[in-house]
Amino acid sequence: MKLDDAAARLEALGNPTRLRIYRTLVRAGAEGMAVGKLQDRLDIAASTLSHHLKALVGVGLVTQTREGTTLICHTNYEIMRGLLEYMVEECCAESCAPAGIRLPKVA
Amino acid sequence: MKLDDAAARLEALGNPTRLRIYRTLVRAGAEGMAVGKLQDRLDIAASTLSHHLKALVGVGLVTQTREGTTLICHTNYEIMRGLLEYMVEECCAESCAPAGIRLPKVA
DNA sequence: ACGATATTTCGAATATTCTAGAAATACCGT
DNA sequence: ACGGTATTTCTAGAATATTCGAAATATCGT
Repeated sequence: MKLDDAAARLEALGNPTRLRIYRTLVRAGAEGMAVGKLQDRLDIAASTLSHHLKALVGVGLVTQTREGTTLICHTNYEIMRGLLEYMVEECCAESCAPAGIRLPKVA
Repeated sequence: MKLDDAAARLEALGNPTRLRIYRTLVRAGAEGMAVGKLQDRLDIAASTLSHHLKALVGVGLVTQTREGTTLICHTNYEIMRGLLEYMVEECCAESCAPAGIRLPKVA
């Protein structure tokens, strides 16, 4: 992952509203969560939610699949994993390693 | 770590210039790097660098120790580790875990 | 106290972000 | 095709971010 991509993804997560959105989607698990349900859950204006979702989708952290008239949102684990990898490898170096942070390779 | 703190730290890292600064400081290792050397290295205006450093210091990701007339900047590993922990625990859940991401406890 | 070097604060221009209401679009069931 | 529900786009205002030059402050050595 390039620095600019990492920065864009960190920026996307670096807003309390968007971090809440992302966290809620993670907790929704594999089935994801519809935009409407997210709106009920987070109690924000539909247009605001759409705006923030667009930002998260734009950097690849969230994907959407349409199911009839509702849009289901999912977190993209690979992107998040890549971001964590970047942070550990590029921004921790021998710094976090002694602290015990490891990102084992996936089999 | 609270969501708002995590968001503030992610936002601090979510700017290409600040991410470059942080990454450079990480690579500088335990001895850290003076503001002036950072400026030479990154080739940005002193006032701009100072502005961004303030943001990083403000969220605890960077600390500074004065040594005569020069200011040495260090990354704060504990804060970064806390942030990574937050991301893995709150924003990965059972999502990144199967992908192999682990943050073992420090002994 | 002075001069030199290091860094921050101030001021300002430009750009971007955040929020949300209103209008528009998308999709389904009938 | 129509009506209803779901979501996005448009628009706009207020707030915040980014950048950098100029001026101010801090620290040291003499």
